[in-house]
Amino acid sequence: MAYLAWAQVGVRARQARALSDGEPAGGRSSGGRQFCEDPGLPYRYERSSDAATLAREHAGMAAGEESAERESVAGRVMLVRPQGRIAFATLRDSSGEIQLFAKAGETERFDEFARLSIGDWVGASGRIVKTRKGELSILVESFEMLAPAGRSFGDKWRGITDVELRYRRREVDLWANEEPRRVLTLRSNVIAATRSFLQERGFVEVETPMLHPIPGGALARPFVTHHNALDTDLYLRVAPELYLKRLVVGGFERVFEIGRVFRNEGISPRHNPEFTILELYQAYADYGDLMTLTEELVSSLAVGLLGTTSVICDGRTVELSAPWERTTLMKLVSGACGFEVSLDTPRERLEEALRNAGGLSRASDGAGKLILEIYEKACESGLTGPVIVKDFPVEVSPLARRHRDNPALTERFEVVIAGRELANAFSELTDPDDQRARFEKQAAARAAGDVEAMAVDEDYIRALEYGLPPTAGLGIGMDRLVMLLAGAASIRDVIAFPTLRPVPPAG
RNA sequence: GCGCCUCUAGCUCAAUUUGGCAGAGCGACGGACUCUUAAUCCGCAGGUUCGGGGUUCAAGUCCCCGGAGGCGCACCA
Repeated sequence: MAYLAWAQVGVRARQARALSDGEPAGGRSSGGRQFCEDPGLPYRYERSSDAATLAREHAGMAAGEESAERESVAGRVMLVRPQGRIAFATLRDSSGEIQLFAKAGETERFDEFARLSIGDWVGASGRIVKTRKGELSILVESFEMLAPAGRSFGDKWRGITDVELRYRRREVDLWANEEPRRVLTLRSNVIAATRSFLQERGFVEVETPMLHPIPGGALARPFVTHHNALDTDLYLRVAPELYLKRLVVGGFERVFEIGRVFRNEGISPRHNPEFTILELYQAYADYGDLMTLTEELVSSLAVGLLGTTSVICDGRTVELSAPWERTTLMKLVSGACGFEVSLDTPRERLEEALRNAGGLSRASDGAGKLILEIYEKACESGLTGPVIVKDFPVEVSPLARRHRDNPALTERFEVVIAGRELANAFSELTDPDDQRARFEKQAAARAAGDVEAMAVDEDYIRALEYGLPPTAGLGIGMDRLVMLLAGAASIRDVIAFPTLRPVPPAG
C-alpha cells in the first residue's frame, strides 16, 4: 500500500523542488506539509548491513559474479542513472557508498525506482552482485522511499560552493562535500580522544556554570543576558577557569572541562563568538608539568588520529612530536627589538619598538603590556613552532602565580603553532591577597573603560582563602586544535554551525 | 571599524579589449534506452541580473547610495 502513496509523494516532491530554493513560502510549505501528513512513509527501516561493511566483505568478488546473499541497506540517493529497463543509483550512508542496481524483471515497482531523485532517502534489499564493470551492487528486489527530498541539493556534481550558503545550509554542504564530513568527524574524534587521554591520567570531567554573575577567568568582553525570576543580569561565561579552581579547592585534584565559552568580539577566520575550550587543573603540579602534558596530548592526538606527527598548516609544515622548543617571552621580544628587553626597559624604548612593529601604545599600558603587544605584533605570527613561550609579565596575567625567580613575571606559558596561539597555561595564583590586588587593578582598568578587564570576584577570593594547593592549569582552544590537525583554513570549517548574521525577514 | 574583491535561472558559471535581443551545463518536468559510473539522446519550462537612484536612444555591463558575503588589517583564542 505504501508505494501507491509514495508515487504521489514523489510527484509532489518534484513540483516542490522546482520552486524550492527561492524561499518563498508557497513552494516550501505546500510541499513540506504534504510530506509530513502523508501516511505512506515508513516509521522505521530494518537494515542488515551498511556500505562499508559490504565493501569489506565482498572485496574478493569477481566482476559479473552474483552472490545468493541477501542484504538490506538504507541511505541517501546521490546519483541516479536510469537506462530503460535497468537503472543504477548510488546510495550513501554514513559508512560510505554502494550502488543499487534495479532491473525491470527483478525489482518490484521498477518504474518508481527509475524515478528516484538526488537526495531521496531510501531503503533497499536484494542480492549482492558485482556488475560487469566490477561495481559492488545490491540487485534490488524491493525498496522503500523513506523520505523524498523536497528541495534541490544544488549541482549534482559540485553541490553548492558559495561559502555563505555552505555555512548557512550546512546540511547541504555535508551532503554534497566530502571535506566538511571529514573535518567534523575528525573534530568528534579529537574531543573523544582528548577525554580518554585525560581520564587515563586521573582527570575527572566536570561541568561548571555557563551563566556567570561576574564574568571572569579571561580578558574578554562578555555577552550579557537576563534572568527574569531573579531579575538580574547574567553573563555567558568567557572561561570556566574560576569555577574549576574552586573545585580544586574542594578537593578534586585533577579536573577538566570541555565546553563552550562565549566572547563578544569580532568574527574572523580564526574567531567565532562561541568556541570550545578545554581547561584542566592539576593539583601539586606547576607549569613545567603542563608543558610536558600539552606536548604529550597534542602529539598523541596526531599519532592516534592522523597516524603522523607532521601536519601542514597555513602552508607551513609543522612537526608536532615532543619535545617542543622552549623559550621566554623576553628572549623573543629582545630578538625582535634588537636589544635586551626587560620590565625595567625605559618606556620610551618600548613604545618605539611597538610603533616599529606596527602597534599603538595606550597611556594606561605598563611595561608588561607593551612587551606583550610587541610580542604579538612582531613575533607570534612568525613562529612556526611548536614553541613554548614562557614567563609573561604579571600585569597581563592576573590569575597566574608569580615566577619563583622573578616576582615581576609569572609562571605562564603559551604554545604557538603555525603562528597561532593554541594553548595558555600557568602555575595558578594561590595567594588570596595577591589575587585581590590583581583583581582591583583589573577593576580599575575596567572603570577606565577597558571592556575586557576583569571585575573583583569575591566568591573566588574567598575560595582561595580556604586554600588552593599548588596547582597548574591549562586552556586549549579545541577549535584551533582541530584546525591544526585537519589542516582547516577557517574556524568555520571546524564548527558545524558557525555564527552568521541572521538573514533579515523576507518582505 | 578600515581596505580590496564578489553578488546573473534551484545549483555551477557565461554574456567580446570598449554598453546593443540574458545564455549554457547540471537539476526539474515530458519522452527514448537491459551493465551505468557526473550515463547518453530528444523535447519543454525556468530570470526583480542583490536593492535603490543616475548617465544613455539603449545598462548585467558605466557612475552614486545602500545590503549581504569573502579575504586582509585591527581586537582577541
